[in-house]
Amino acid sequence: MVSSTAEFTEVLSFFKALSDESRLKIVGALSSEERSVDELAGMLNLRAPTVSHHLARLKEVSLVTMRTEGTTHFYALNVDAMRDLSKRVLALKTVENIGRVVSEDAYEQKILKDFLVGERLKEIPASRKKRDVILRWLVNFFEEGKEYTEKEVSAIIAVHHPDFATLRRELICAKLLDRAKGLYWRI
Amino acid sequence: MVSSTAEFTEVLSFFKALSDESRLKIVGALSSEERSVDELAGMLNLRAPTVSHHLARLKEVSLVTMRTEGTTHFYALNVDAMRDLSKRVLALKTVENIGRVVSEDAYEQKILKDFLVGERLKEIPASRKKRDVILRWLVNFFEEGKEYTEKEVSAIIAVHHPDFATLRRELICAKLLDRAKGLYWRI
DNA sequence: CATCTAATTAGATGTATATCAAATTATGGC
DNA sequence: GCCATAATTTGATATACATCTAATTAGATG
Repeated sequence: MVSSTAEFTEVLSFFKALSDESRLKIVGALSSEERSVDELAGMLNLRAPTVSHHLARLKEVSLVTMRTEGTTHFYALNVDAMRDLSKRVLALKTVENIGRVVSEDAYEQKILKDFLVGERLKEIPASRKKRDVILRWLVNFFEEGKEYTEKEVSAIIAVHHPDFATLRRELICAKLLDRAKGLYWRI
Repeated sequence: MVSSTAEFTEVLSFFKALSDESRLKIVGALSSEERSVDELAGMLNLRAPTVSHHLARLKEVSLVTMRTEGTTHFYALNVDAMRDLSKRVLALKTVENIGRVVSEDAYEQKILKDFLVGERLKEIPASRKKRDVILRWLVNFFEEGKEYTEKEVSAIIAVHHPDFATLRRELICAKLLDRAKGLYWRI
């Protein structure tokens, strides 16, 4: 089991390696046969150091291998690595794992930081998404399994914001609180 | 039948689109559900314009779609396009096609070498294929967005070959130059 | 050993682009 | 119609890196 972030950097390196015109051409040129640096430079109309640089980058991610013959270096496409990497990188599961790297938590933290001063709500967010974050925070001030009168609910909310009526209604609407016969409870 | 070079640029764009840390994270974040620009900005700890920019790039290559709700724009991963592109990129045939792009390039180099002495054209190639290579080289002596009189066009061509009339007509025919009311410009 | 060639490394330069702040556009609520 | 919010556009800046030349390394050859 590889960590999500390790997988992320691997996938990113793969894309970076192939996201350059010259490198992609090199990979194409090597798909049929191994070639020397000089030969590739001729085909791509680039100087040798440039090609050398690109080959080094491709080698870093194991996409090519090198074989020395005298002073000549023959590079070949690592077909197995190519197939393995692309298969793994392009798998849907991988994309989902990347999602894990980006924590939703970060977003919620930011909202709370933006709208709270201590435990006091500066204002009620206008956007539904942000309001939901605040409401999920707010509902934590109610014990699970306990029933409250409307007066108690309002009092608890009022600690955090004067407009308890709106917030009480929103909590119901967001299905975080439920109500029957004048009594409220957490869902 | 798609041309090799068209396929090449498509594959390259795909890799370029995913070769940035932020964009890769965005794709990951969208793998589970659609999200607003603001939300993504919060999750990635970036400003909204930056995220907007990245989403535009992802949209260019059809990797995401957008849905408007009030002033909020919800972006979603285009799973079909993602799978489609991945499958194609994965195919071995694609890599081989890329190889063909390189040879085409090399081919063009050879033509130019064969028909040019310095910047002077030895003769106008008889075969269409070779003539096209020469014409694409020739049109580079015209600035993009600038308009030329017929006299100017002829003068520029004459620097490279005496038969400017034929070449001027060929440039129009190859849709490399366009003309109206006696003025010429690059397409 | 001197020299030639192939490749790499080092250093310089230019271009592409990721990012942000400020300005602008678009929409919804009052 | 005015204000607030979300998004985009614009313009500026800064960083990454593709490419080149020059210098260096390493093997082959006379």
